[in-house]
Amino acid sequence: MRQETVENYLKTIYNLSSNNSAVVVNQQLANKLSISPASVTEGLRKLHELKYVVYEKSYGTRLTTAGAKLALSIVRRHRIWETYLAKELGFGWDEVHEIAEELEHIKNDKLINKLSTILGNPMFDPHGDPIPDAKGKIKKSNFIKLSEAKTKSNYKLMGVTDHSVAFLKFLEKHQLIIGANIEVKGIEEFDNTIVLICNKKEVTISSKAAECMIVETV
Amino acid sequence: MRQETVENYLKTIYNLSSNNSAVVVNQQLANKLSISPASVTEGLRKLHELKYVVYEKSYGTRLTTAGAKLALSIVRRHRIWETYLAKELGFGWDEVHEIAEELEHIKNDKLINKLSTILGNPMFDPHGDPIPDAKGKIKKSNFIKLSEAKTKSNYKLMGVTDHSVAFLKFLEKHQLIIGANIEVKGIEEFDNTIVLICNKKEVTISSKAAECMIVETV
DNA sequence: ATTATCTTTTAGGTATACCAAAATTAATAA
DNA sequence: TTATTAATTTTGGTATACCTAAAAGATAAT
Ligand SMILES: [Mn+2]
Ligand SMILES: [Mn+2]
Ligand SMILES: [Mn+2]
Ligand SMILES: [Mn+2]
Repeated sequence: MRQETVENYLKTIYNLSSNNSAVVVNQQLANKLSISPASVTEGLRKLHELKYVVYEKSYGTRLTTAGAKLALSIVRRHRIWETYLAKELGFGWDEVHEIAEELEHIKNDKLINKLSTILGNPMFDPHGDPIPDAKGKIKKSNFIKLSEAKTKSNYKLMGVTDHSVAFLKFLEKHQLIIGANIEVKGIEEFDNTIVLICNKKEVTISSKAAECMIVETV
Repeated sequence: MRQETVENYLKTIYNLSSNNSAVVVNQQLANKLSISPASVTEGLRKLHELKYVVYEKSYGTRLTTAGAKLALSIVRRHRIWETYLAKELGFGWDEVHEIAEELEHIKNDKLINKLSTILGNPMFDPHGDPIPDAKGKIKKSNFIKLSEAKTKSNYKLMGVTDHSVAFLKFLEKHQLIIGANIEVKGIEEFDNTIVLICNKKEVTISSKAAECMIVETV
């Protein structure tokens, strides 16, 4: 199996299993990897052979220790590059993901550690995702989704779970950047639309968007 | 044909044809690409289809205008990355080539131009090779090989045509870095070994090594 | 001009990474 | 529990990028 293929599978399995439970089902993978379910079955069989995953037929897949280790190193590369692109090279948080998708496959520990050092070993990437350290250790935080927030409470935007250009540009337009203070003014009972105040301006957030915004209670 | 494959062929054809004449023969390509002559034939047929090269059966291959344009852009990426790795990220000139072999395939003009700007739009990479500008224009220089140098003359080291770690470490050991002043003390008639003085120390250079050293007459 | 040698091409074949359609298995609803 | 639906796997197939060995073509030496 080509190294880049292995890496894209493992990274995707990692991302899917850290959100939801531990076991990933084929359909999710087919979606994220933009390949057919039939191809996913084949891929997982090979990754099982390589001992990167435990793949149980018609049930689901989870990473082995070796698989998780490799996955974490790719996630580290991806997030370090995103941070470097944003902080050192002047790219917007809506531009970095696409470039990092390619850069993440360049395997050179010295390079990544050098970038990390230059950045001051950051804990979070431009989207608020935690960056694993050189040993693969990740900082756990207990933030909530904005969709779980309460009326009349204050929050700080800590991350986003959708990296699409459209969403990130929308947020930026309303000054909803990482670290921004948010006051939840009201929640529409009918459709869970949230009206909040950010930088003294009122912004209406759909429930779909609120699902993708990670906040910390202030 | 995969983009990375196309790029590696074109870059290699470019490098071979800029050294020697304009036409590249299959064997050279097979060598540089580390694949069989049979595979080269197949590859060239496809590149001809794609109109990146003019491939004449059993004769040789040269780049079309489109092929040269793409080749130049890959050479630019490669050399900009090498320079960035060396100047901004602290890598040695013996380390940068290998990493740049991977980085050169990341296609993002904004990224390369940003790196170039940070570096002050350099004209030469860490090995003295000219860096094409954003339009593909390259600075021509008329340096000679050290193997063509004359006794009792003074030169300045301007580049190397071999990027192997062993050779670059050897040069560095004797302070033979880009820009170093060289005085040719003598040339052994028997085997063309060159004895030169660099930083007041005598160094003996084999004819093979001298072939790989590019110098300017001072 | 003919042979010997070296280079290139063709023929036939492998491995990877995909796919669509059919068959199977699991989950859900009646 | 039995249909119905949905997810997964199997089957058979494509395209890319390589390979080795044999055939054909070009070059050089006698
Ligand atoms: Mn990302
Ligand atoms: Mn990727
Ligand atoms: Mn190089
Ligand atoms: Mn390359």
